[in-house]
Amino acid sequence: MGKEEKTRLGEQELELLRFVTDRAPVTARDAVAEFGQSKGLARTTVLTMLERLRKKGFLLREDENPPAKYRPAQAKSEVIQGMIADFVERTLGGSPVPFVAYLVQSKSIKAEEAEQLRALLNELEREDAD
Amino acid sequence: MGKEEKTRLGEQELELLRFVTDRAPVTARDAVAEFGQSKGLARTTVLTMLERLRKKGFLLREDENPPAKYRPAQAKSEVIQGMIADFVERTLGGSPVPFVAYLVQSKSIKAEEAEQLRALLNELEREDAD
DNA sequence: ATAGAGTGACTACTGCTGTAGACAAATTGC
DNA sequence: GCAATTTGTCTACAGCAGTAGTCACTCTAT
Repeated sequence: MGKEEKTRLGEQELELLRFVTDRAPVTARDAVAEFGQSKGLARTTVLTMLERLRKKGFLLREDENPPAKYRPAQAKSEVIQGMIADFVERTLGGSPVPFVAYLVQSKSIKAEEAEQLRALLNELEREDAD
Repeated sequence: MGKEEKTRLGEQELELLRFVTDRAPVTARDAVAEFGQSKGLARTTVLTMLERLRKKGFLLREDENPPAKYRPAQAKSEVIQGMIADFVERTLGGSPVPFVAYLVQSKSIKAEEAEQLRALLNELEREDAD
C-alpha cells in the first residue's frame, strides 16, 4: 500500500473510500445521492473528494463512457487491513495488545473471533516450538 | 473522552501525546530534547504542539514553578482506549472482525505479545463462564 | 432548435496540522 | 552587575482536508 504510506486520508475521505469500496462500482451521482446526502454534503464536495481519492491512488475511475464509475484501487480487505496496520503502527507503537485489550474490555469480541484468536496463538506456539 | 470527540489529533500530535503519556511528568525541555530531537524537530515546533495539546485538553500543565511539567489529562489506558474506540467506530464501522482478520493474516505477533493475548482471552473465557 | 438535466473541471475559502523564528522575562553562573 | 541560558509566548507560513459555487460541455426531451 505504497500510496497510503505517502498520503494520509482525512475522516471524510476515509468514509467515502469505504462507501465506494462497499458499493463498487459507483458513479459520482451515486456517491452524491447516497453518501453525500446522508452527510448533508454539497454535490461538488463529494466530487472533489472523489477526485482527490483518485489522485491519491485510492480510487480508480473507468471513464470511457460517461458517467464515470469509481472503484477502489485495492480489494476491500486490503484497504481495511492497510488502515489497521497503519493505525496499529502509528497509534499503538506496533503492538496489537492494547487493541485486543480494548475489544475484550468493551465486550465486542464474540465467541467466533475469540476462537480465531486462540487458533492463531496455538499456531504461533507450534511454530515457535519448531 | 469528550474533548477528543471534538478535535482530531494529527500524527505528530498523537506521538507527542503518547510520549508524554509514557513519561509523565515531562518538562518542555525533556520533550524537546528527547521527542523533538529524535524526530529532528525544532524547539518551537515541540513547544507549539505541547501548547496545542494542552489547549485541546489532552495535556495538563503544572506551572506553579518553572519549568512547567506536562502530563496527560487522562490515564494512559484511557488515552489509548479512546483512540482505539475512535478508530474502530470510524474506520471499521464498529466491527472487530476486520481487526481479528488482520491479526490472523499479519503473522507479526511477538512471543511476549502472544502471551499477553492469551491472558486476555483467558480472562474473556472466565467472564463468559460466569 | 432549445431548454433542462447531467457531468466533470476549475477555482476558492476556512481551519487545522506541522513547522519554526523572534522576542521578552526569569534564572543561573561567574 | 552582567552575560549566558532557559523558559514560555507570539507570530507566521505552507500544505492539506473539508467545503462548495461556477462554468462549460454533453445528452435528452420537446
